[in-house]
Amino acid sequence: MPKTGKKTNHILDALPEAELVRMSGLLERVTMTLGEVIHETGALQKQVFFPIDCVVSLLYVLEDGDTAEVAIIGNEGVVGMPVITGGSRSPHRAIVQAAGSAFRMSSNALQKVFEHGGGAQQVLLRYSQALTIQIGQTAVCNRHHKLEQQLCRWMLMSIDRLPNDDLTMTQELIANMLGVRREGVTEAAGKLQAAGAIRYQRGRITVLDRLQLERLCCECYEVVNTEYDRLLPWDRTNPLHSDAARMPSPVRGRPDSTIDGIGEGQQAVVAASGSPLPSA
Amino acid sequence: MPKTGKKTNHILDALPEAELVRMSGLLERVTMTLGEVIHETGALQKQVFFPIDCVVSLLYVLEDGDTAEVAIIGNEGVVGMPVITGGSRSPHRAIVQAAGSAFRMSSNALQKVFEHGGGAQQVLLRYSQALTIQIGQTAVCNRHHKLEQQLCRWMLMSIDRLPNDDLTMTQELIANMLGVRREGVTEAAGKLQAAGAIRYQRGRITVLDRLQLERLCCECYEVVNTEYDRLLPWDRTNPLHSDAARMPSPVRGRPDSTIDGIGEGQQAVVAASGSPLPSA
DNA sequence: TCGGGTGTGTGCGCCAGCGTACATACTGGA
DNA sequence: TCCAGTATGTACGCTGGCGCACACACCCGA
Repeated sequence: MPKTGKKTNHILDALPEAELVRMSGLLERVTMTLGEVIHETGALQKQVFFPIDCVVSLLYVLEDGDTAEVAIIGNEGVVGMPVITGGSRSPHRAIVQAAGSAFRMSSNALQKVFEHGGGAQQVLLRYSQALTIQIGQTAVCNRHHKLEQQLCRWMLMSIDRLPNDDLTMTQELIANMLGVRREGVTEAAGKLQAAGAIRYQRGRITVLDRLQLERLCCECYEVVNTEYDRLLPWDRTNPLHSDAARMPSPVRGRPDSTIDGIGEGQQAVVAASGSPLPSA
Repeated sequence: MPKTGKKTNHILDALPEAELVRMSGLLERVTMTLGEVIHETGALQKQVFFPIDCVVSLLYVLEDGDTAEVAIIGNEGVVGMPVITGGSRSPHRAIVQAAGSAFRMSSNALQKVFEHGGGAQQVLLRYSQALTIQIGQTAVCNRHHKLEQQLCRWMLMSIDRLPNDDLTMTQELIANMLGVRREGVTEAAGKLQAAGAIRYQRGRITVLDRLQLERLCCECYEVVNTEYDRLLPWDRTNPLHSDAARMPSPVRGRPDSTIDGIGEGQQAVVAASGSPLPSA
């Protein structure tokens, strides 16, 4: 779970310094605009993305045009796992669900990093499992839980990956993500607003009471978070990413850390051979 | 997709011979009994399994006891991917859904095989992606498709992994897998039987008209199959595993081949290390 | 042969979510 | 300032699947 480190990418942060240095020259910071399609269904994924403060959804588009989100990826992960696992394509469309920025890297470069083995490989594999678990939980949630619960889960997962508690997102788009009717979202969101958990106005949703959302939410949210914590614990143990007591309502914001610097343009990292890298 | 090679495990078959030889001494053939729990939720997975003619389901058990299958694994895959990706645990229960046999291997051994890199690593990674896609499609299917369609998909996926068109499986168990009511399965299965697609009697289902099932099925089945073909094409390209024209209704049975030999009793491969034989 | 366990058939009322249609309300330009 | 586009609210009937209750059918063992 991406409950901390809201400024950089956790995968990059978790890499051993030597590997990060090797990679840094290959990373390019890019802007991700809302609605942008990063990887089209079935297309060759020539580049991969490490979100910093944006959120990307993996969406499956049915033959009849209906859609369903299978996973959310933010600064806890990387968009483009198929590049590593070998297929370099996937039936999922990767689309920017919340604008922001990310590091971009060529797929070839990532493949080399992975094949080099070591810590980077391990982190990527672990993330792969976490992502798979998230997808599995989406399946479970779709089967068993009510729209309102799913909406809570979805909003929580989204703001967990964003620097604040605002979502720039119409109910129509949320409905596409969840694979439900827009009216259904309106109704569920209306209830949540009436309860004081959220507030929204024309394409902008603000989470007011995170605890309440967590209460109204199904177990799926927690299951996935637990798995991310277990598999990618660095953000919990790393003192730079302090959030010892982040549950249930994580503390936002924390002092800049050196690695954050790479956000500004890799120079920092390149230059950072001697930087105090986290990644225990 | 496991539409051929109904006698051995595809992952093992796909390995370069040298690696297979290296692994062979570590493989033990075991019997898998119906209902057996291979890996419990959250438990350390000390061993992995390469199904030969059994089927294993990955099941998520909710807090309230409800269940939902997230994936089916047969002779096209391996049960225990978390061992490779690093967690060695998963929130999914692995349970034998159709009795048969499998090759068992210690997790440590599989880790070593993977870390050694090369062909085995590649095959395992590709399988990992195929499995993830399958799980994602389960999510999509749960969201958008009718019970009857899901039942068709489930039966097709099951018999694809079995040596014949019979399923020893009560409607109650199917309901658990799909995460629906038993009565719902009764009704859907009744329709399919009336249509002549299947026949069933007390815990035994026989697929009579595979094409009809495929017609009544949703796109999810095909999507997953296509992905398996793409990622693990060996069974299509490898002349030893001829099935050029297997769609839509795969031809069952084919001549023994050298690689298949390990399926029969690994003598070919394992004899070297003084192998134990089938426990069946 | 009988009885009990197990698997299947069926019929209710219920409800969440769907499809549709339309009514507002907000917002950013011309 | 007004308009058009977009976002949201609401209503109504429909349907699929749920929860429950119970009847029947089959199988196996005492």
